[in-house]
Amino acid sequence: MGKLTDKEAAQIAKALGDPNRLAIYGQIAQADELYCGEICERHTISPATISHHLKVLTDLGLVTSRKEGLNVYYRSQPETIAAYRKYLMELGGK
Amino acid sequence: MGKLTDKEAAQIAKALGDPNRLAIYGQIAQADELYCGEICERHTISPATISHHLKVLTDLGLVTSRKEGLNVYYRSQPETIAAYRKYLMELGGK
DNA sequence: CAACTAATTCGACGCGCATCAAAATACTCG
DNA sequence: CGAGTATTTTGATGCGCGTCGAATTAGTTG
Repeated sequence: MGKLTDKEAAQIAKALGDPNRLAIYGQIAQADELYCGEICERHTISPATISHHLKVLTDLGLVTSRKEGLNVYYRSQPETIAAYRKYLMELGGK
Repeated sequence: MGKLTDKEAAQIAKALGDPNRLAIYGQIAQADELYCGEICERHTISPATISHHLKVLTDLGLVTSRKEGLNVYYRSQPETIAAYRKYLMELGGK
């Protein structure tokens, strides 16, 4: 996975711009793996909304999912956020 | 300027989540300094909208402004984006 | 198959935000 | 001061998005 386009970088930024979605991503990134129910327990927002946020993160490649029985486990994809950090670094000099 | 709070990080992310605002920031960051008129020339959107975006970036500490005559010059504030990159790094492990 | 649970999708709602035109402010120069 | 230019502010508009409840799908277990 190479460099991000401007559009992709903006999409990722927007995804991380919602406080709840940022928190969800952070929790997944710190745990090795979390399933949907665990995430729901940590938030007051509805499962429907959490599922929607997870879809956004998944579509952007920030997390991946695997299904095991009834549960769907989510894991962060560090390369994507690393690419985003790199984009920011090259954006602003330093 | 120390660590960013979750809220601040989300606000910065949201600010960089708009393609036009991201482009404006990138242009300011790469040039040492740009004034509003120069930025306007590079975009099709109206000066009013650009001024609004510049205010957002300024309020978040991503850029600073100095007035000289009729022109208002904008410069990027690298510490802020660096703090944001650091936040992302600590967020996701790596 | 029927009952149950986990997760997602659907439909709808309300608010926030990007956008612009127009008015206002700030500054320069005769 | 008056005309002209740069920038910001104001007011209004339309769309996008976060949110939820309800319906749906997927999977497990009797």
